[in-house]
Amino acid sequence: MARTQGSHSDITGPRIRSAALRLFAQHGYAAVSMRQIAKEVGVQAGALYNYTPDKQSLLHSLMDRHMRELLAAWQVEAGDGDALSQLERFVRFHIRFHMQRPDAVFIAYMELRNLTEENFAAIETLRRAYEYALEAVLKQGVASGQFTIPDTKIATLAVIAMLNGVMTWYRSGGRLSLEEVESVYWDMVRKSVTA
Amino acid sequence: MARTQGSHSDITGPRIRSAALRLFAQHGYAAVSMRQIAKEVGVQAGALYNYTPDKQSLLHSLMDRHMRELLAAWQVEAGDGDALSQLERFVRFHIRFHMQRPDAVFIAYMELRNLTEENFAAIETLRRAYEYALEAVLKQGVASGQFTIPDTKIATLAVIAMLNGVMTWYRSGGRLSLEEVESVYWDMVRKSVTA
DNA sequence: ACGATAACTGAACATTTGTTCAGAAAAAAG
DNA sequence: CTTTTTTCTGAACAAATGTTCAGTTATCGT
Repeated sequence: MARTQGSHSDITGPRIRSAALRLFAQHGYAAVSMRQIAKEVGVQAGALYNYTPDKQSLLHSLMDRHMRELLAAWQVEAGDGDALSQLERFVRFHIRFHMQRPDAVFIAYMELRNLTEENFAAIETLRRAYEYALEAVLKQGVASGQFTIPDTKIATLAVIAMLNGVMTWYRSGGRLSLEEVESVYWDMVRKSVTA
Repeated sequence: MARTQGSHSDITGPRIRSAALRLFAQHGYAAVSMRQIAKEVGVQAGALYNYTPDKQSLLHSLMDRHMRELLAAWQVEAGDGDALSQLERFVRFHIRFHMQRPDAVFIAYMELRNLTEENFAAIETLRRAYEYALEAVLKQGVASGQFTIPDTKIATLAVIAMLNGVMTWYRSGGRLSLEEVESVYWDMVRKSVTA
């Protein structure tokens, strides 16, 4: 009978993914070789090809999973309420979620240019879906009169860019707790979209 | 007698720099070979080594020049006036300056990890100097009571991150003129730092 | 214990990499 | 024109690249 599952594959597989994630984030996709990844896992380079058809697919797979987890997590977090409280929830969620996966975040927007055309398009679709989740909140706030925004598309991108900035400098154990950082950013975002 | 200058070096040199800039921005430092750069210039790979001791120095040199031009340009643009008008000048300057050099901007913060330790430290110093130019304005505004900011360091980084977001989506000839984009961002920044 | 299959090794492959260098070509200086 | 110096070629180098695959090893179901 066919084996239902391999003996090590459910261990080696994730280890490969996490090694690749770390290395891609640290040195960049193009600068990391399959042999480096393999070494980190404690395996020969050839063994990687039991888990990915090629290097490109490995990158795409990492980005794809990250984006899907992001969307799913927001789906869970998003609730009802007025635009202001929804925006606050988004801001705090975004910072918290992304701070938990700095490597995946880094890759997901630094390595876009290393994707093939088709893979790029696929990731881009997911990214836009996430952006639209925020834009929907902003639009709702404009409709209800709670927000004053000249252009919701620009505001969406501006807010996300601002929040993403946290990742470039925040290190846990620093001067501020994550909770405090969330509040500071929420304060700035709130003011920037209200009159 | 020693020649004062080479005959072609003042042509080939800049061409190498601009080809490298374009290619690094498009595909990433690690993904671009010296032969690709040479081909773009119409020269053999070996010839590049008359203009740079190695690939790493070429990258560092591009980033270094960009940062110095940025600082110099702001030095010229920065004037006196109250904090609010200085902040507006900064916002508009930042957007305008960076939109004129998308490739250099891209490289300057995407390829940091591909610098050697020493080169990284050097660029980092310049970047911090620029950040401090903005922070000085924010501090002045807090002192004068014009701004309400819980933490000027975070606000500095948040504002710059927000402004940098423009580069990821704005394309000239789009829906909005650069002037309009400047105004939208200035509006958001102004509100985010005032009460 | 035995046979089947999954997981991995280790070597090989064709390319490509950054860099060097002797010598040719070109241009300026005298 | 002749000499000197700059600029570039073209080939060469060792090392590293992604990927393949026949064969070994380990683990499972029976």
